[in-house]
Amino acid sequence: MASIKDVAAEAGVSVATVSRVLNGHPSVSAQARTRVLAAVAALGYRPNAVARSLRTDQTRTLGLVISDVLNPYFTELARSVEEEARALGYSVIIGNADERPELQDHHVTTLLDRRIDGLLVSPTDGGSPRMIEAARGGTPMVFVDRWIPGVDVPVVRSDGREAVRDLVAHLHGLGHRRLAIIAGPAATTTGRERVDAFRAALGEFGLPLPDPYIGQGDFQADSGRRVTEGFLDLPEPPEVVFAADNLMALGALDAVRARGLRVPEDIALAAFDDIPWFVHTDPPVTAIAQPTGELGRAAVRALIDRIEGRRPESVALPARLVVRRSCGAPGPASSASPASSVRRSTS
Amino acid sequence: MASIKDVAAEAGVSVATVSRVLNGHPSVSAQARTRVLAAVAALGYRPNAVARSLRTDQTRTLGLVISDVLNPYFTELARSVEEEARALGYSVIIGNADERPELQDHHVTTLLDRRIDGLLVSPTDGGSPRMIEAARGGTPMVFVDRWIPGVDVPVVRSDGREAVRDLVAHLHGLGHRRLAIIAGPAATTTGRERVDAFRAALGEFGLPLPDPYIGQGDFQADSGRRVTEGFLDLPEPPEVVFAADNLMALGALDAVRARGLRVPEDIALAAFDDIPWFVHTDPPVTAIAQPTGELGRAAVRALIDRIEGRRPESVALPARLVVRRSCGAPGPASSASPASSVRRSTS
DNA sequence: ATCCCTCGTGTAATCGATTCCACGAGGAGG
DNA sequence: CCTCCTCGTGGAATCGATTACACGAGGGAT
Repeated sequence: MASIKDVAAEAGVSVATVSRVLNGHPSVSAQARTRVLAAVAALGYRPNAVARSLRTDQTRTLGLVISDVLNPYFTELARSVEEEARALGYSVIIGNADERPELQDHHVTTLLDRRIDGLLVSPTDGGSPRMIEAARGGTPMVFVDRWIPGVDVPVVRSDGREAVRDLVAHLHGLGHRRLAIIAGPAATTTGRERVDAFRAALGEFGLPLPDPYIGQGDFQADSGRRVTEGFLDLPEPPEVVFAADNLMALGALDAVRARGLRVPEDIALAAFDDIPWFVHTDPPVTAIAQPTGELGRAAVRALIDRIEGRRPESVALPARLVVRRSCGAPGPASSASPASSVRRSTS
Repeated sequence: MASIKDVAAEAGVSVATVSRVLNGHPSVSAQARTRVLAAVAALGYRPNAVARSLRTDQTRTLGLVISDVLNPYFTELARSVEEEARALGYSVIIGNADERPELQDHHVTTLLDRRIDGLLVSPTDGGSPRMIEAARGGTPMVFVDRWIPGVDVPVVRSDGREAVRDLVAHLHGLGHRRLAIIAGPAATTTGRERVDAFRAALGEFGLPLPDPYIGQGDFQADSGRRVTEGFLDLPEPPEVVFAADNLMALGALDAVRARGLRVPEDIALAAFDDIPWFVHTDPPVTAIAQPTGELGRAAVRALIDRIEGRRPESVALPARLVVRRSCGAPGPASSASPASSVRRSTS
């Protein structure tokens, strides 16, 4: 592959001049510029990004470590992150942690080894030593969705408190009194916060949240299945199950169906995170929608602010309730366009 | 950040010795090794992958350019690719083309600029100049899922011909005679092949595939919606719609529902690509399942073979039909576990 | 005792860019 | 006419690693 030296030789100038032309440096004669450009075209030359990075000490690359790519929420997040980054002249390398702390650490390490300019993380756990060290180590960093308390890193997330309150009001209005939740891992902020918000909202309506109604999940479908089975085996099963993410809702749906029960007649279901498929499940699932795309874009902007030496503030964008039929509400009349109440993937 | 020089100074040896220790070179005394290792630990030193790549001319990184991350099929593919690559000591950088040729070219270019060791591509189009040039340019390359005819690059894909035949047999057995297809872009191999396979299978059963029953989609949900509306507006609408990917099936579902019609009573639906959500849609969707994980792993192995100078063969793995209720079949008894007939995401 | 190998180590070249500094040519000003 | 600037240019250092080569010490064979 042609290098800058080949171009210099072909154009009959020094490598310094070639570099200047390529980087738009002003003091290059028109004649030299023309010849360099011609040589570049003739050789099909493209600068070696590796060499350039070594010299300039910047890669124009962002790392994104997410908890689980198979989760449509994170897929969409990743997509919007890449989009915004590209618009601002950066590339993105994605590391998928699969909700496994050691895999997360592996990715953080490889990303740092590659000298990415900044790191966007949605931590899988409460803060591994590796992660803390990275945060303190001076790499520009921003947390997105989930965060680790006690580290001085800006957070871009969505605030679901209000929407959860709306959900509980909706459920209460429908006459439901025994509400259960499939929680995310206690090690994650989103795992804890959603339970807290749920409990607080229940409190407002004078409803309890007994321990047996708090099932411990791990944000994966299987755990939703398992926890839901546990709920159904209770002497007094809940009337509603609220899954703290969309995958566990899928698992819950599996479990309910496997028992030959129906949603919402036998048990109601709601989920945190809205996805296009929820419109078409049987029944359509009531969910709390996060402004995912906005979150991703804001996170990138915050990270680039950090990289460029500014000190961005944390951001919390409100989530909102999208009512469908899985809790027993009539929902939007099914003869009208039911699709109007849901976000579609921005294709 | 500490460099190899700092380590050398700390350990009281030369950088050459440090390098040798780090790379497991045999001729280093035990004493020197110990001191280097101690210095590495003391400084928290990690080799700079950028510098290393420049010198060794290899990045131990693979590029993966896929057509659309938001498509669960490709998400799963990307996931299995990364997994296998990691197991073999490589990292993966994903480029999402969003079904846009110019975006695909952008990613190919950036990836090549970064001097990735090999490129895995699922081309969005029939072969842009950029792509052809990359293939000829000596970069080890493998096509996955889709490919470009006429370039000498191994292909790892799934063969759906047999499964499509099974589907048509299934539909024919159910009494359906007017079958339509929402095709993918003619510029893609999968776009064409699925139509061809469908037409051939129909032929075996003496069924026609009239032009109005071939709708032109682009693998995105919106096009599925649009095409389905067209079908429904036909003087004689089809009895079955076969969507060439899962997103267009989602769009079809949207369109049918927006008309207040029901699947399968008013119109049947089947899709190419199976995804976990198809179990829980209303109704569960009959689909052709590709061995996605296997595809991703095989593609990585083929690419690494190429990188290491071997000449891997193309691979075609069979897809298979998964019958559910969207075509009117009774399907597996709904009181039994309906989940047993479908793949789940391997969490 | 001499010679030769092997082993451990260091010096320095190298990868492909960027960029500081020096230098010569040419124009402007005194 | 001389001096001083500016402008365009090239030489060479540099980033952080790897690795060819040279070299000295030590051990075994003769």
